[in-house]
Amino acid sequence: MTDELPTLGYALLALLAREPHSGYDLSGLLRDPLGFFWEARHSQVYPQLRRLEDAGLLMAVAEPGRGPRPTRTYAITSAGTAALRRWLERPARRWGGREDLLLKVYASWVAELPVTLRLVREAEAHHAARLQLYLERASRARAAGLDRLPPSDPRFTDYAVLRRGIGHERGRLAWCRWLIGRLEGPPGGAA
Amino acid sequence: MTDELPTLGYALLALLAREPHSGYDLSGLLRDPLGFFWEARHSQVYPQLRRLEDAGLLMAVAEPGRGPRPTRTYAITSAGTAALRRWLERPARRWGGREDLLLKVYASWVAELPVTLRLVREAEAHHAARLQLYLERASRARAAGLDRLPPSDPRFTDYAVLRRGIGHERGRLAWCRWLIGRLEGPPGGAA
DNA sequence: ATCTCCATGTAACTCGTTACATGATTTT
DNA sequence: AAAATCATGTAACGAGTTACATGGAGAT
Repeated sequence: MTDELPTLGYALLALLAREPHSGYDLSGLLRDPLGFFWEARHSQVYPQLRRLEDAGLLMAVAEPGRGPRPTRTYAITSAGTAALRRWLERPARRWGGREDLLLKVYASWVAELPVTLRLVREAEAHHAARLQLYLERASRARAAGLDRLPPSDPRFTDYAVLRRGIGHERGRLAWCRWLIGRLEGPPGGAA
Repeated sequence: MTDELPTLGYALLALLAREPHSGYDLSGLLRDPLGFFWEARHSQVYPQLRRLEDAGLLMAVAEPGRGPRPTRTYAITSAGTAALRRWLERPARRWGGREDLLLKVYASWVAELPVTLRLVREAEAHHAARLQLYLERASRARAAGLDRLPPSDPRFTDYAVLRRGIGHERGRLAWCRWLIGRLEGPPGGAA
């Protein structure tokens, strides 16, 4: 039994380890709480759920749904949880990532200054908005005491990744602001 | 003339806007300075270079190479630079990113504590090493005065993205250490 | 009447990875 | 002698995006 699912498979298992969901729900969760660190479209989700079911890692119950097709609610099986645990024992591979903004800044010396400024200001606004959102969630989480929960509680790991989100946005924002400052130029001269 | 190259195309143009390179060189550059924010393998690079050449964005000179095939050295054309500039005018799209480690931490409540600890400690070591590397490069860059160069100098944008690299690694490292602290548990109790 | 949301799926395509292939030179 | 590095490419596959398709319910 070779594990080796695509990472999306583990993302779905991770969501379903918490509670059962339909494919539609899972697609939404891959936008909102997971979207920050793992995205996927529904066209990728539905077939993957079928494959996980075929592999015995999920079970589905179909009920007459609201769309033209029945709604299939998926739940993780013990084999699914075991596969998730084995995946956690393998080291995380750091995907170098593909960062559009960084690449653009790297190339930006060929552009006119206002073009670069607009680019970075847009990014700044975006990160500021995200940071705001995450900060609100984190303060609600702390108010509910989720930060004091043990690491075996899923709400603690929610909080842990949210905290990383905050760090990420703060770092990005600080960098955008530093860069904007440099692009606007030292007001008094080159010093 | 619809632009719309794959982003890899712009990454190659960005590198060649600085100076001409062979496909092999470019593959190396996509590991080292660019690898931090844009990765690609040589099997992706060679065909893409051909396509850029066919589109008139690059010119190639073939010379009898050291391998079985001639070495093709590519240089950007004015159409290539123009395409790069147009790309910079379009807003950067923020790719939610796919972060293996974050996903694993999100799922880690199902695992035994030592498994999670090992995972995060490995990540910590990796980020510490990267940070070290970036810090050394940045201090060399500052010693050479690259941080004071105008934004129209490619060495300034080198420095700018390096600075983001440092911020990124620092943020990651701080988070790993916070998480390790929480996983090891408050030594005196739950307070 | 039309639009959006709920809800599921498929098809066509592009992007990216791994593995295969070749062969000279340099290092261990 | 074996391995790594230089240097180019192709083939097969897997991952991911966009567009297509269907149809009910509720809102404008």
